[in-house]
Amino acid sequence: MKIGELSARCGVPTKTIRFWEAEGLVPEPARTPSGYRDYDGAAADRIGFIRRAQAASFTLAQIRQVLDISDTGEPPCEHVAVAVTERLREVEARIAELEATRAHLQELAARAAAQDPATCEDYCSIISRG
Amino acid sequence: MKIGELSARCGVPTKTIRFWEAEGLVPEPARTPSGYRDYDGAAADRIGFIRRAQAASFTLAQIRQVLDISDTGEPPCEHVAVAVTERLREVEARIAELEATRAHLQELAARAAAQDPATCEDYCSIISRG
DNA sequence: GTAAGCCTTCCAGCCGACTGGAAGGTCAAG
DNA sequence: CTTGACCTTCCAGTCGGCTGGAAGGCTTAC
Repeated sequence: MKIGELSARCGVPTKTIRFWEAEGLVPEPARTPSGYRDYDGAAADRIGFIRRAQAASFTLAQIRQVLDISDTGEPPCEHVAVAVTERLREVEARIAELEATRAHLQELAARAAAQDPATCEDYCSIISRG
Repeated sequence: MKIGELSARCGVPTKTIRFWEAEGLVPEPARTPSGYRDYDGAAADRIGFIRRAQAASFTLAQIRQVLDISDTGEPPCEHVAVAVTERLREVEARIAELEATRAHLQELAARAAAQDPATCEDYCSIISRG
């Protein structure tokens, strides 16, 4: 399977597949005599794994770590379990931050609703009173 | 007031103040005969405004827009009110995404807890079945 | 006079994950 | 034989918001 077919099958641009290869996430495939990349079915599985891990908000560096461990033949699940817990904590922290931001914006929106634009002071009294 | 004093007063690095000036967020201040930036009190207000707007999750581009309008003498509040609403929608969308991610990770964590590492398949069955 | 600690400019790099484009090789159809 | 779709490599750029460093000038205290 050439890169275009793999790309179509996985829904991942060829550029991205080559990028992941350069980054060490996808192994270098066999080549046809003319130098084209020639993939087997395992490549599609691996790309699917990467996409699922990205969907779970893992960075490429974290995914590479898991793949590297799994490539040694060791079961990476324990490592993955730890990583999942870590990511969960990060995501929860980010949600908490954004909820604070949301509350802040809601307050600003309330001020804006209660405000006569003509009384605008400084740069903008909606934000200025911070 | 020289840039170091303004920096100390506002808690913003001198590098950042110069960067904001280059980006058009802070006007070019007067200069001392020796070429040092010489700020007045308004600069501190403006920097405070930028920090508060950043805290409300506005990008520098959005902040610049508001400042540009306010610099023309027009009250920017209506514009700001629109921007606040937009940002609120963006933040809520991002929270929704992250909550989906959190649910996903919680499911992965549950799988991990129920899993014998020895039965790891493919890359990692915690994620692979995703 | 000299040392410390400001200040100036400009250019480069960082993070993450691509994406665009140039310049060229290969292959199948008409 | 040519067209066009595919493939190759490599380098540069994108986004946002800084941050680091070099090379030099200014100010103040001792």
